[in-house]
Amino acid sequence: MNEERSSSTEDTLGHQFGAFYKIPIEKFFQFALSVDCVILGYHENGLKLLVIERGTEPHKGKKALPGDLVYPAEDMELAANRVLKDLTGLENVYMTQSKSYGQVDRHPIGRVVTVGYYSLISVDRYQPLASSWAANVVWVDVNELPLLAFDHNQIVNQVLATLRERVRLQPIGFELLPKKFTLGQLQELYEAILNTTFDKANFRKKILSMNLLKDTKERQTDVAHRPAKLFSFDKKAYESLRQQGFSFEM
Amino acid sequence: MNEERSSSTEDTLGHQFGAFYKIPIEKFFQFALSVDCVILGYHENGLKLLVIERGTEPHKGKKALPGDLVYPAEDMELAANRVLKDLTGLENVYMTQSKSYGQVDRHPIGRVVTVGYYSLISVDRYQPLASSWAANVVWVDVNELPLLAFDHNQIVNQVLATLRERVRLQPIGFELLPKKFTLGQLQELYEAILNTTFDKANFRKKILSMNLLKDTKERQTDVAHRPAKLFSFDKKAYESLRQQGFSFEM
DNA sequence: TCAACTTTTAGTTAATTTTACCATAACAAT
DNA sequence: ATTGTTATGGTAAAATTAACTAAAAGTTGA
Repeated sequence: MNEERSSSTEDTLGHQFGAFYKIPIEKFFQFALSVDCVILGYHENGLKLLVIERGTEPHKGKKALPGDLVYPAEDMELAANRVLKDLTGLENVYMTQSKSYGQVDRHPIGRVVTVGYYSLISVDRYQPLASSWAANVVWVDVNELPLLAFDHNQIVNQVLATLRERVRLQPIGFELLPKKFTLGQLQELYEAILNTTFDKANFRKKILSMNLLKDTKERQTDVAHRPAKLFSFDKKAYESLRQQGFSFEM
Repeated sequence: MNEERSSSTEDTLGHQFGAFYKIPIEKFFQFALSVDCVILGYHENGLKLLVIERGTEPHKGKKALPGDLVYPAEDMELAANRVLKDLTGLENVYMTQSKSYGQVDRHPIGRVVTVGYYSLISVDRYQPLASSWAANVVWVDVNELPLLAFDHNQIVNQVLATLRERVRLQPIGFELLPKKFTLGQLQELYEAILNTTFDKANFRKKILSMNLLKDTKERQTDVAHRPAKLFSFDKKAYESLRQQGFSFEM
């Protein structure tokens, strides 16, 4: 399509949208926009990705991120929430924008640019399978990702890379755990995301010394050994500490 | 425009692009895409942003990021480079994608979604003012940003936030310096970006102990005091160290 | 009720890194 | 030669991290 492009340079001198000079403005409004949601959860000692099975071409039958086209007068964040709800039943999920993907040939129906959104959710708060009427919504382990539709593997990998960076400098790991959790669970989570191991005693000392955890005075139940204390993340404490210059680091 | 939207849910069950059922596909291809470039440089002890002065409405006369519409068959990265060259004369700048901005009313001519791109450049390698024929290309201090056109302030602030995170975990600060630099310059740069101060002796020890700098055996000239050694960033050393598990941290 | 077992939790010490300084060296300018 | 300024090398205290030991607290099953 680039044959339409103005090849001389003078006509765009110092202007945005300088291409108006040669090409009717309508020619530029030929893009579609979509959103794709990367929803990560943590179960059974592993990080999991929520995917749907596509029922239509292209890529029919393949697993894919929940995603769809954005309406021309719809804001992107709202679209992401609408699409996620329609496809998985999940509601009120706070998502963060990731990167955009605009390869010219990424979609056969035309120029579709997609914007990635991601969220970390606690499985006990969201039960997509139960509340959703959508077909084939499943969790897959991020370490055993199948070949996904479109460029969705790329989107997921970008989110995972961002997550591994962010999780070290911001206390976002807690979003993956239930409201009440043990230090052991927290440690397993960090070990899973960062793919390392920590000394148990030192991990507990470090995290407790940050004063970010509230002791719920409750304990684990249904375990065949001494039950661990249950803690919860103290968001208010974190906010006030952060204002005093404290910076989380893992 | 959302009155066109299907309000029932059954028709999108389990499908991407399920909205096809009710709305003709053409209705979705009404977006335009643009790119906006956040070019950061470092001079006179400060971080500077490259802006142009808009010659056309909307926002005529205001300072703005170099940016323009993407052609329907043009890849986004190429568009970013084309636009940057057309508006500022800068060529071969490797840019990284930042976030996208799609507020419905952000542009009066229609639904224009813009993708931010950014790059850190060394001022001695690029002289946009000299090589560019574009009108009014200027550097402004990021700490004294004027009110920019559109949502460009938001775009810049997002890039700065990303930069401040990335610069601590990746050796990208060097991209802002000339090929050969003194440890003093490097320290000033980090202090400017992170808005702190470091102990001079400790800073030099820390950075040298990383073995990322090559001693060029040259020294500063034209200074009214003992000239400092000139170093250069050893990219190969960094790559091989990184593979051995080394992780940069500032 | 009691031993066996498992995991939590507390504590101790050595090693390492960070931080705060001090002293001197090297060069330019006068 | 003297003065001023910055680079550079060094040292010691403080703080943090890492490795390890051991006790405590619960469950389970005999």
